[in-house]
Amino acid sequence: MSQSTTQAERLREVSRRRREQEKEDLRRRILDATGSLFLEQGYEGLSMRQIAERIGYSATTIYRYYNDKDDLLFAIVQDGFMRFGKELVKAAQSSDDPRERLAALGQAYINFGLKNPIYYQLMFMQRFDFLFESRAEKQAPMIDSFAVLQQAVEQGMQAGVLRQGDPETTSIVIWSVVHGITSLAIAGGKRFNKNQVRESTKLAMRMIGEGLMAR
Amino acid sequence: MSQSTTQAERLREVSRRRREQEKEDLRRRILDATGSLFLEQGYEGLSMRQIAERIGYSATTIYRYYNDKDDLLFAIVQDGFMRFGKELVKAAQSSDDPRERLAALGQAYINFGLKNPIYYQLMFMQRFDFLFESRAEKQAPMIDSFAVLQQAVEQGMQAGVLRQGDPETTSIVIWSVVHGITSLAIAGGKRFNKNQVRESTKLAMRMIGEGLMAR
DNA sequence: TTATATTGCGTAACGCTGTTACGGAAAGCG
DNA sequence: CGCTTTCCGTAACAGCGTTACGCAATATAA
Repeated sequence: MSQSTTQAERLREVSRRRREQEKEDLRRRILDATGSLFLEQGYEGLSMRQIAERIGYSATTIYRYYNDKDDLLFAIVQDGFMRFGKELVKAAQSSDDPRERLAALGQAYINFGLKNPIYYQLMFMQRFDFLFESRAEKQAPMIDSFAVLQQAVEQGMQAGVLRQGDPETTSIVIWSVVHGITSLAIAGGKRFNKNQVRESTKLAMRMIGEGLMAR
Repeated sequence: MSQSTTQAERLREVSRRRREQEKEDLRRRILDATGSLFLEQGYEGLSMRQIAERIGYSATTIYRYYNDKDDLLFAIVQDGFMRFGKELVKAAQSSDDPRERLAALGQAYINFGLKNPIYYQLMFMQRFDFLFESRAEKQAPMIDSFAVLQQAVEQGMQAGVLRQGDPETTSIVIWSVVHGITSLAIAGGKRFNKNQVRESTKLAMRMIGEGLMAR
C-alpha cells in the first residue's frame, strides 16, 4: 500500500502543498484587489492600506507577497500585457493575409486602449518605464507583445507586402502611430470624439498602407 | 507740479505697485523653484515642503499663490508648452517650403522631447489630462502649439503638397507619429539608442511623405 | 502528548505627504 | 498714535509607504 512512504510523510506533503496553495491564492487575491481598486481609483489614490482592507488583511501583510508597491504595480502591468498580448495574437490569427493581419493588429491595439483606458495609461504612459526595465528577467509579457507585431512585420516583408527594411524599425514606426492615436483618444475624452478617432485611425491605416507597403 | 495728485496719493500708488510686483516675483520664484526641483526629482518626489524650503518660505505660503499642487503643476505644464510652442514656431519659420516646414516641425517636436524628457513626460504622458482640461480658459499654450502644426498642414494642403482632407485629422495623425517615437525614445533609454531613434525618425518621415503627401 | 521550531500576520511607529484652521507680526493708512 | 489690512508661520489632521517587533497559531519532532 504505502510504497516506501509512511502516512506521516504523506500528510506532511499534502500539508505543505495546501499551504503553498493558500499562499498562491492570497497572492492572487492581492493582485485582483489591486486591479479592481486601480480601476476605480486610478494610479494616484491607490494605497496599500485600501488594498489590504479590501481583502481583509493588514497592510503589512502585502509585503510578505510583494516587495513593495512598485513590485505590485509591475505585476499589474504584467497582467495587463498578458491580456494585451492575447488580443494581439487573436488579431494576428484572424487572417492569413499579411496585409489584413497588420490591419487587424493595429485595430486590436487601438481597441485594447479604448476598452481598457486605465490600464493603457498605466502600461504605456504613467509607468512606461516598466516596459524596458529589466526586472529579474520577468518582462516576458512586454517583449512578447512587441514580438507579435514584429513577427507580423517580418512576415509582411518576406511576403513582399511590406517594403524591405529593418523589421524592428518598421515595427517601431507602426507602433508609434497606433500608440499616438490611442493615447490621444484616451486623453482627449469628449474633445476627441469617436468619429475623430475613427477618421484618424482610417487615415493612419492608409498612411501606413501607402508609406510602408510595397506596391 | 503735482497735477491734482498729492504726494501721499503718489506714494500710495507706487507702494501698491511695489507690493504687486513683489507678489508677482514670489509667484515666479515659486514656479522656478518647482521647475528646477521637478527636473531633479521628477514627477513623484516633488513636494510642497521641498519647494517652500528652496525659496525660504513655509509650505503653506505657496497656497496663497496657487490653489493646490495640481494648480502649480498646471502652471509648469503651461510653461513647458510655451517653450514647446516657441520651438515649433521657430521651426515653422525656418523654411517657406511647406514640405520642408512640416519636416522641420516634426524634427523640432522630437528634439524638444529628447532635450526635455522630464518635461515631455509631464506634459504628454503623466499629466496628459491637462492637455484637454479646460482650466478657466487658461490652456492657450496647449492650443497654440497644436495650432502651429495644423496651420502648417493647412498651408500644405492649399499648396497642393499635402493630400486634401480634414486638416485636423491629418494633424492628429502626424502628431501621433512623432509623439509615439518621442515617447518611445524617452522611455527606452539605453535599449532604444540614438541610432534607432534616428532610423525610426527617418522611416517615419518617409512614411508621412509617401502616405500623406500628394504626388 | 508535549516541547520546540517555524510560519503568518497584526500593532505600533517613523518620516513623509497635501492641505487647512488659526494666530500673530508687520505694514499700510487715516 | 490707533485701526485695518496684508502676509506668513505654527500646529495639526488624515493619509501615505514602509519597517521593526512580537504574538499566536501551526507544523514538526521527541
